[in-house]
Amino acid sequence: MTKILIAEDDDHTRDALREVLTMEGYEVIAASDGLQAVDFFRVENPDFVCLDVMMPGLNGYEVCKQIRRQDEKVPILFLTAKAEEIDTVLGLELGADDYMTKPFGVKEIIARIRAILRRSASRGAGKADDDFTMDDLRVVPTELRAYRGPGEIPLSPRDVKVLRLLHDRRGKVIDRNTLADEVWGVDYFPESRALDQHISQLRKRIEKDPSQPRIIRTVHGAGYRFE
Amino acid sequence: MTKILIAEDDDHTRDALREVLTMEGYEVIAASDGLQAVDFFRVENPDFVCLDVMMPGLNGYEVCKQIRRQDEKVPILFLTAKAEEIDTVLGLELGADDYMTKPFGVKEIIARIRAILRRSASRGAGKADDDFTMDDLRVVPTELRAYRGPGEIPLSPRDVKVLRLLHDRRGKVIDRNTLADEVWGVDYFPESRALDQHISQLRKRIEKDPSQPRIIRTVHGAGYRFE
DNA sequence: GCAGCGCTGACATTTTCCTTACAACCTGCT
DNA sequence: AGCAGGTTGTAAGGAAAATGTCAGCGCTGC
Repeated sequence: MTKILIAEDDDHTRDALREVLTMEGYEVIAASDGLQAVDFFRVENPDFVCLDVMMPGLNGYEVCKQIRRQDEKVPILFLTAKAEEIDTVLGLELGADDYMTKPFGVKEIIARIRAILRRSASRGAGKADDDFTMDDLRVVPTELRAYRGPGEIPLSPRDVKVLRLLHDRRGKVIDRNTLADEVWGVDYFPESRALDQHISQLRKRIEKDPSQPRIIRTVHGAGYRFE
Repeated sequence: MTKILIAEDDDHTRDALREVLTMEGYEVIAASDGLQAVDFFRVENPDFVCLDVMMPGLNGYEVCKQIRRQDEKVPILFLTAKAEEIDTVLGLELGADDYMTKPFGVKEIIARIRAILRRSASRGAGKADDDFTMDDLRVVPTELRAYRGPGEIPLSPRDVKVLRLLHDRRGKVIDRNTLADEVWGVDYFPESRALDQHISQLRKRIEKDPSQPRIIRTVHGAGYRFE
């Protein structure tokens, strides 16, 4: 049976996760702080780890580092209340597989865990901070840069999130809500033009001809798409 | 307008919530106990529910159960005075979407409600966007496109709704009222020709010979049909 | 206090959608 | 068959909505 380690200091969230994952047929180990999480990892050797970023004692980043010292491949999913905390996760090159910002629904987290397990079972590919290519642009998340031919383009953490999302679902239309959820999190106000603004600025940097975008295409009335 | 049902026995909190949510442009229905909340839900059919856990008569969990009997999808946010009061597990089983402990900030609760509504709008309202086939046309809702042989045809969200409706009831005649209701919603003026116009434009794209339609056939005096 | 980033709000631009007007069509009647 | 009345098809233009962009402002970190 697949064994999942949860590290989460909030009792209720932890219990809820334990309950729901158990119902899904996973074996669940629950830690309430970072030190305990590292201990449990050593003893139980789980197949999957969910880490809250903010915890007393060792925080999620530290726990991740400790775990990676013992196991380079175990999939790690970060949980966080703030979208910005993800920037640190990506920036530290912790080898995170995915991340989720709270609040998240039960179905969503199960879907993510399944997706990650499926990926890591078949081929090791697809970590959240792996390099990837869009058209002739090579994106390197850990450097916060992209390369085209000889030139290099600086990217913000947010740019990377946008590009990764579009890349991972190539061909599909990503609607504005999804984009806002994944990239901004709870603090996004729908009537704001921040998203448009960001896309516009990003295009100026990554598109050869920003008026004829090839990487981030607009699907009017729906969202954006890459293919 | 998005309609929010609040169930909260404390007058002060209830009024404050009503005030702030109204200012945000939501339509607010406020109930002061559990029974009233269930009644209001039945009558008003809100898009979102905030439930206080501790209430006289029916408590929040009971109200949640009742509501879930009528509606499996409506997002529910639990409010509670102390963290200890939340039985997260029970809440999860009942399909709650999030929890907040008092005291909470105005910005925080608005952000949460927004985030939850965004998600249920994009993921929930998608209702089975699986691919389907009509004649030799393969419709792919997540890409907002259809494929015929080597070619691809762009579709709007509305196009997809029309095609899905016809596909799901193949052989049956869909009358104009039904079509208008399902695709345009309540504010469709029957004397408008918008529907005809839309069908006409859609046929141009998806039919090999738009003057001899094979996918969207006209049933004079009745509606449209696919078979 | 200043530089840089990201957001806001106004305005420009683009794309879609709806209305209008008329042509074509169907149906039932004479 | 021919006609009348109602229904549907569709081209064109304009209204409306969505998106793109700019300039300025407030915040954060130095």
